[in-house]
Amino acid sequence: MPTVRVRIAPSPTGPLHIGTARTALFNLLYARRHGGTFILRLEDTDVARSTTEFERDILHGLRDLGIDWDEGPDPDGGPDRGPYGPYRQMARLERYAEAADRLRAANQAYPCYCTPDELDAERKRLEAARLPPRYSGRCAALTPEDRAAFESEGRRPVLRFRIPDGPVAFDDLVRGRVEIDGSALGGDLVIARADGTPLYHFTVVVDDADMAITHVIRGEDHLSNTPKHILLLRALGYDEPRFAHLPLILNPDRSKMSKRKSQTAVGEYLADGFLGEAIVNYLAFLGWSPGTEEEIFSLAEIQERFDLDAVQKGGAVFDRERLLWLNGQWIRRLSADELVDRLRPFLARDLEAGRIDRMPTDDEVLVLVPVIQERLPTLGAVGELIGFLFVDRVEVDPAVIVPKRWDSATTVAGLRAARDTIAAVGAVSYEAEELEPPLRALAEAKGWKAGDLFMAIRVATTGRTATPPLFDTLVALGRDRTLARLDAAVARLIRGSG
RNA sequence: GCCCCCAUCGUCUAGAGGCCUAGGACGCCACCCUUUCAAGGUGGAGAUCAGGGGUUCGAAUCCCCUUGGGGGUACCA
Repeated sequence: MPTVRVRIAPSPTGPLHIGTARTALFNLLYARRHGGTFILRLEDTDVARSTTEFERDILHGLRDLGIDWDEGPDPDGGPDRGPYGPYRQMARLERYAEAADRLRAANQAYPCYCTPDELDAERKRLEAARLPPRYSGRCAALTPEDRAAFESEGRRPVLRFRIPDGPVAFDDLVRGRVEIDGSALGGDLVIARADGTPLYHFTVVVDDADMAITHVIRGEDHLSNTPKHILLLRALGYDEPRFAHLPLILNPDRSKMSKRKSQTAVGEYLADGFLGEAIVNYLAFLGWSPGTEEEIFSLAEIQERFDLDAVQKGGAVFDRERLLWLNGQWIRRLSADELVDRLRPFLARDLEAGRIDRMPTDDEVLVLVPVIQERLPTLGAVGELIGFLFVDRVEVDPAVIVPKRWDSATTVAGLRAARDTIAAVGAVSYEAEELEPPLRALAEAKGWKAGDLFMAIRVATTGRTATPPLFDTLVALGRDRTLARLDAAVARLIRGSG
């Protein structure tokens, strides 16, 4: 048994898609589980839509997820890695030209002079007659004279591969035996454009053969295309790899996950503050399960258990809520230092966007970790959670600051009393344990519910009704700023009611 | 239209003939904890295993049909 070689072959015609990441992950998992090699190849023959920005997004996105390839392009623009390169199709044109020549020489492919308009008209006619669209084979038996005539008209031919009738079958590793008749494939297949650039079904076959791919693991959307690939493989004299078609990731309406209906760009999830670990964990469980009731798995742990026979056949709806939950689980598993590291770029972004007025130091964030770690659904939520600590002034809404059971006057009285109580706690002993008892005592003495007093203080000092624990928050804010914000809130209240 | 694939709680899934009066997780609802928000804990609602036929002593699990859903059907990938 040759060593396993699998690949992911993204097209840089868009940012890294969730579905591509999942397919890449399953390929990586399969390779690792079986001691194989994982290859990345760029399918950039759609020159009109391919960009280097997308290429970068895909390469970096995969790397950020921890999905690393053994052979393929370098994410930072260095030389390709691996002995089967080049790993981008536009650098492999001579390979396709060579294969195309062989097919032509063997009369397995022929030039077709039909124009796109003619083909389009033919397709429409078939459709109107309620017949399946299919190339007629009009150019299949042209004489050299016919060809010369077309050439003299200035027509440039595409290259078509002859699709024979008759069943084509293969044993899919997740679906079992699949059989499709050649007659259902739409007629002879265009494998190269008039300008000579090769088309997907052709390049994928040539590349997989050249790169000695043993297992083609890809999305179910390629299932019906597989017979074309097998026919091409045979015509070229190549061995057939094993095929495994993964279930699709779906929109909530159960159609194939798309940008229109779902957030599909991996980069956006990363930018929202989802951890690569959580995304990988989540993606692995879309279509696969270890068969146990454990839910939290690292990439390394999944690698030990993964196999294709446990892959689901039906599509899976992408559930952001569940990803969010998993993300929280992973955030809570981070060490304090690690969390600070990962939070830094998000705080920097908040600063840049003007949502905070200064960048907190690592130490400032570190002391907050115990109170924020379990409150972060995503890294991106950090500004929302503790941003008030790093702004010059907070907006206090008079309508929000007055507790439900209180009126404005009580609130003013409460905040003034709280201010004096807090001021009485010396700067040296300004700690959470020192603040709570006197404030509780104050509430008790005045006959207030402690919760009401605390809420008034919370809103006055942070501008929000939901914050980390109050006393930790006041300590993080510092004595001077706490007192100043209490004063400001009182002033605001008086102004608001007067 | 034609070809192909699929089908267990709203969602992700366990289940590979008797262990299933179908288990777990997310979400949802209570309650506990509690200064808010989370996190955590406990409990609950939620699936006649799409429907109908078979096979079998016995079917969510095997077979067939129906229905439903999806994918493919380009000089896109």
